[in-house]
Amino acid sequence: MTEQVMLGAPKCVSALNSIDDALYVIGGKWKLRVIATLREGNKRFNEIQRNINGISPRVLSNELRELELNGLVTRTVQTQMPVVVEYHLTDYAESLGNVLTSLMEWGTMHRDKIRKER
Amino acid sequence: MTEQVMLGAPKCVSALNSIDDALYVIGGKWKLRVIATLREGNKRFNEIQRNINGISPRVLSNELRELELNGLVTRTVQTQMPVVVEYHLTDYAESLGNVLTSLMEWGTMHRDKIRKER
DNA sequence: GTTAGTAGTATCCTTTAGGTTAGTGCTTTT
DNA sequence: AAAAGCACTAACCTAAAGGATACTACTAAC
Repeated sequence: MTEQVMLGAPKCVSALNSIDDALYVIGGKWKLRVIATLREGNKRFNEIQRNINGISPRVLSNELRELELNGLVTRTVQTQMPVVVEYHLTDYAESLGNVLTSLMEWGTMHRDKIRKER
Repeated sequence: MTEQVMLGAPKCVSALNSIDDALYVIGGKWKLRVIATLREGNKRFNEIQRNINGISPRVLSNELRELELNGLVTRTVQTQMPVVVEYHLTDYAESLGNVLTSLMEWGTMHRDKIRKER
């Protein structure tokens, strides 16, 4: 039995569920954009919004909350005056490296393939 | 410069687009289930529907069409009577191996992490 | 003291993915 | 001759994701 995903095997249901979980965490329209901006450095709420073209504060707020719940982002508040809220990528976010790399490679390859076909 | 996805780099936009493309192809509620059943062997429309619990013919039809457009599935028609329509995974579908493996590994790991945290 | 910025929340609206049900034109089985 | 299976499509509906806009409570700058 290799390292391959056994999509045809009897126990593949848990594999599919794991994939669904992963897709849920990084899926959605803005999750990866948020992660991408935070890779440039820690940022504050409005700073992120300005960096990502087209995202509304409501949606950004939701995205950040979910990323935080999944341990990919932390939110720190300095309670001096003025209050400064800052968002950071966690070390844990680095663990997405392989996933993002393989998605990017496949996506690039696939786009090329589709383009060439017509 | 490593093989890493440069989510913070200036040229990261194309990386993000590639990832979006990949997510679009395998995203959606049923795509991977369809691929999974077809891994068991070639199947006919109603056979696939019976194998995947809860999918309606309309949705299955859409999923199959998109998978076909992306070259992951082929549809063959034997025009003898009765007409037999069969769906197959293509060799190209194998190219998703890395993507699915890394998604599965990360998803499994992440689920564990989240479970342990409470 | 007015204007602008920060970090959001509240309310409402639109779009899209997906679900439900029925039906079509065909053939095979009983 | 009737019932059931095949491979779908059509028409309609619902729920969830996401978008638009306004507003709050606070501070800082001009």
